[in-house]
Amino acid sequence: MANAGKPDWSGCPTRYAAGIVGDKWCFLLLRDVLLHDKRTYRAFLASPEGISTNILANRLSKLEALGMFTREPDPRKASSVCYFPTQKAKDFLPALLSMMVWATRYDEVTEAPPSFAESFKEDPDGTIAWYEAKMDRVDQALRSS
Amino acid sequence: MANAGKPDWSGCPTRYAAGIVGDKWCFLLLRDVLLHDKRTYRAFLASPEGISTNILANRLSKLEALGMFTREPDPRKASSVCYFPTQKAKDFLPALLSMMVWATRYDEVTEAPPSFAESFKEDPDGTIAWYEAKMDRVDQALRSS
DNA sequence: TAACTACACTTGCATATTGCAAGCGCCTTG
DNA sequence: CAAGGCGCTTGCAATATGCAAGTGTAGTTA
Repeated sequence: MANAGKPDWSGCPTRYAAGIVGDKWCFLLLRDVLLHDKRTYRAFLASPEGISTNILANRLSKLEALGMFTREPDPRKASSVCYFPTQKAKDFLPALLSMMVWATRYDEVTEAPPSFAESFKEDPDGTIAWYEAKMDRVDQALRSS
Repeated sequence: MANAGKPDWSGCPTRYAAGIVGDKWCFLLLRDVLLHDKRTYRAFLASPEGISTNILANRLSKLEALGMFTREPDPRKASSVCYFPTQKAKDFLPALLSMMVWATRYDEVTEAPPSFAESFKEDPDGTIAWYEAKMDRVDQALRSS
């Protein structure tokens, strides 16, 4: 695996973050959960980057082990499964948005509208709160269905 | 290689960031340059995570190709080499600090003092400026020696 | 000036991780 | 009770990594 799950990658904050987010698939799964409201295996699998199913299974259990996701039965269909972000994952949102601002600036063919970076710069807390509220709505709706 | 260097990993800001920082070694090299004032091959090699020399060479050229680092002769010894951060790399600092705040919160054995997260939260721009100024001092001193 | 050293990589090779395609067991649905 | 969807698991070839050793080029020393 992409090592760095736990042992001795603690201590230094950057190294700790690198141990989780320094893997493109974990990084993208975090995006899917925090920004794109994806909660199921199928949904993750359908992301345009094309993760393969063995890697997806591996990363989902890694993220669960790291306390980023919880694995729960799907309220809509008991045979199915949902992955929900924990508080630890939700708290990663500001860092994710910061990286998106940076990427928006340097990716020549970015699909992000300029308004995104502007609104984050003008009111970071408000932007974060907006995404958090959206996430909470999604999760509450899903859980109580 | 960890793929995702350029082709079709543009567009989505998260994917663009994942293509660069979604690799633990690139991530840690960025830390070494932005935070720990490292500028030489030897210095990178000496980081406690123990990158191997072929991977280091590979990532340095990747980061150079991505416009994050510039490769220049060492002013102190012409036969030696320095890697300097570009503006693109320097602009990644806010995102890096955000991730460190997150890591500091969730890594049970973090070595970062609580004051770090606090000062960033109280005055993010000031904290960023402080690290930028430090970097600029380092680079200016090195370049004019 | 010939040997020595430091530096920035390369190379070879064993091992680990990935990507792809197929398969499996468990519901649910018709 | 046959068919299909879902969440994985398995096998295998291709790729990337880690480790140790080697290479080429400048300076430095004797």
